[in-house]
Amino acid sequence: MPELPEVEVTRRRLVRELVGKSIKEVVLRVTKLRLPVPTELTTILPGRMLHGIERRGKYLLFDFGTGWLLVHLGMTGFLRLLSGSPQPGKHDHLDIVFDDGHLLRFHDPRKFGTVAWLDGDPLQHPLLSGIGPEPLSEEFNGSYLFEITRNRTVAVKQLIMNSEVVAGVGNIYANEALFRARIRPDRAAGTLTLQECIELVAVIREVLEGSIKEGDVCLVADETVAYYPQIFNVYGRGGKPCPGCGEPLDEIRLGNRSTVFCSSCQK
DNA sequence: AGAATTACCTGAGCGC
DNA sequence: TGCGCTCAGGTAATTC
Repeated sequence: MPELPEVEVTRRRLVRELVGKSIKEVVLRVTKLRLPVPTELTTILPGRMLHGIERRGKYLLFDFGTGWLLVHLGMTGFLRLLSGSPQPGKHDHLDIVFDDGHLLRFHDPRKFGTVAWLDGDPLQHPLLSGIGPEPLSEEFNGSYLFEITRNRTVAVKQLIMNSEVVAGVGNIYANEALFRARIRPDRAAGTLTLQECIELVAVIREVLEGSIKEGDVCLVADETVAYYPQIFNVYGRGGKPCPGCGEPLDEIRLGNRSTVFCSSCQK
């Protein structure tokens, strides 16, 4: 599933290949995603030049000067960069054809993704206006996390997955960061000390940056924009030995999300 | 306000 | 082979 690192690596590759190019044609096959895809895209986009691509959390923001194309990959979505006009497959919902022959194809079996057109300041849009600080920015630091967790009873894992608290930390990285910080995911957020908040922020940054680097390396050898192999300490390893102490990892559900941790290493 | 729950969607995996 | 079931989960909306 695309998490923040995959989205960032996708962004970097698309910046290299597409910025400065203009759109020739848009083919919209399926509009029924989590939010309806505006059919006006097929008339709004042709002729416009792509000025740049930004990212906010897991949202990609394509800058067309006087408007922005917003893309969220949901759980199963991905963008493929192709050339020519290859036959679309099942779940290939949207094609954006550039005038240099490139084709950006949005594919999403589960249709949890989002494609929208934003006029004006994209950060004022309801989908983005309530999002918390970027996890890789200075704004997300130990003091911030300490303050925002005070008197909160919710489990710390659910708190760091809350996009109002910090942008783009999904289930995989939440599990992974808490393991590295040696903090139990079901601890009430308000019980975290300042030291623990400092440590948790540091490991969140570490795991995200590590995956971004790994993804950049994979991209060199990969012509398509897709996922890249990753190895996790805890995610998907419930019942298997803890990489730290060898004890079996616990698997519980928090907020209906699969949560894996080591009850002997994480306190 | 904060916490908990539900809706959205389909492929994969499983038992029978 | 195929049916029915459960699970996966980001985010917004809804309820408590």
